[in-house]
Amino acid sequence: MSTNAVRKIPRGEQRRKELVDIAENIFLELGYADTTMRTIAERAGASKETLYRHFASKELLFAEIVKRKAAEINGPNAAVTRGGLPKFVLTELALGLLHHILSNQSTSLLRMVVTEAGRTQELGEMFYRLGPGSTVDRLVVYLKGAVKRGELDCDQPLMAARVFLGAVVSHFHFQCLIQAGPNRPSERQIRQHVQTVVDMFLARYGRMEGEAG
Amino acid sequence: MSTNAVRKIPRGEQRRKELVDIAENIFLELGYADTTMRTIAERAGASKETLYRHFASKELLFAEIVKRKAAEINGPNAAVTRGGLPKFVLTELALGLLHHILSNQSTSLLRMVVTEAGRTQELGEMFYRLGPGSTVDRLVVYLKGAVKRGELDCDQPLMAARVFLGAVVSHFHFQCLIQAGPNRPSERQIRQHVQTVVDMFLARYGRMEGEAG
DNA sequence: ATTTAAGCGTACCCGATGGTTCGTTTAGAG
DNA sequence: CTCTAAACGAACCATCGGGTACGCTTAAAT
Repeated sequence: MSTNAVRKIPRGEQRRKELVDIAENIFLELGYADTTMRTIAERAGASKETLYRHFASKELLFAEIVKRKAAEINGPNAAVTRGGLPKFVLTELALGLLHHILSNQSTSLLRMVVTEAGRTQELGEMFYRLGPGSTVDRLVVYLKGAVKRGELDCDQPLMAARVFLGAVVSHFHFQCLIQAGPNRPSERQIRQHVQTVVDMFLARYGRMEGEAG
Repeated sequence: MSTNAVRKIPRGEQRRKELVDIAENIFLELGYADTTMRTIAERAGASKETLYRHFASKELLFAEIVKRKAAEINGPNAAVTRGGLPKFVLTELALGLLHHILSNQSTSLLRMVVTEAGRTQELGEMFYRLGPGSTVDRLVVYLKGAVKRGELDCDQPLMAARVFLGAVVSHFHFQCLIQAGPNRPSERQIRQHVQTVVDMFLARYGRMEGEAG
């Protein structure tokens, strides 16, 4: 370990960022309740005073982390933003989402948000807006575009988007959250699931042009 | 208040049941973390010792409550068990589920299960098996029957069932859990959502016999 | 009526946690 | 080099919560 002996301890913003990073890991690892400010400080080689100088409370620290992480769900949105034929775009989006959601980090974060949302109103709102909500929004935009281009036939894009995303995500999401069933579905299962959902969606909203698969 | 002055305190099984009932209410009201054994005892007019005589620990007490409540989600399954044409059965099931899920109790319970599932493995499993899992099972049975009767065309009933239920439940479930958005969608919204999902499902798996609505 | 197990109430133990304080050390700007 | 704000570390506070112990009371079985 090279940083052991004589590490210069950074100040200000830099130290702050270090602290958030470390806190994030610990929160994700242990969950909200089992993460103590002491642990965070210790693992950062910091004193509690420093920690509290940067973050007024555990809650606020956590909120900051949620803000950072929530947006990560938007990675998989790339496909939607890039555009393309519905079948392709929807499949890509679905696969991306599932992979993200099935990660331990994502599950752990969501679990914490759910827990804390019971106590503090705003946290859940924020999480939704920055994360899942924006995915819905983007999908809606895409759907509208596809309708205009005559690729889809759908008069209620918002509802369609919600239903689609729900169908994609729900089952696995749920299983992960409550730790029921095989925690890691196989790649094959995932693909099958996605295909099922996309087929269903297109059966309803697609404009049939031969079932070329 | 009539029970105030000279209430006879029941013993054994009866007292136990009282305790569980009261504990249930408090858990649902305050959430797991904020519910203390002391509170439960106090509100039951009991002593902590009695409480602990009946339940070895907070965890076990909670587990017992989860067991009782999880099964309640099966009420809406009535429609499925009774049978009927897919469009009707699916709609009934979906409406029933949503109404159940949107109740405060259900949300609160699920939130607790999610939280505790992070710590104790079995709890989530149990909840799933007794609750949502059995709904899936019953739907699968129904779907198979409907296929046999030629009312549906579906070769992967399990996946179809999961997707259907996910699509029905996911969006609202999520919003409730993290307290985002309008906590109580209107009856109209619910019906519209259900209709959308059912239509989508039947577009894919139904055997078209004219779109008689 | 007697007896016994169950219940009550209260005090207590123990460990943990969020948060504070303070005297000392050190990074880094001027 | 000096000086200050930031960081350290360690002790400290108050509180709380799960769980136990004990002596007294009472429901209800015999």
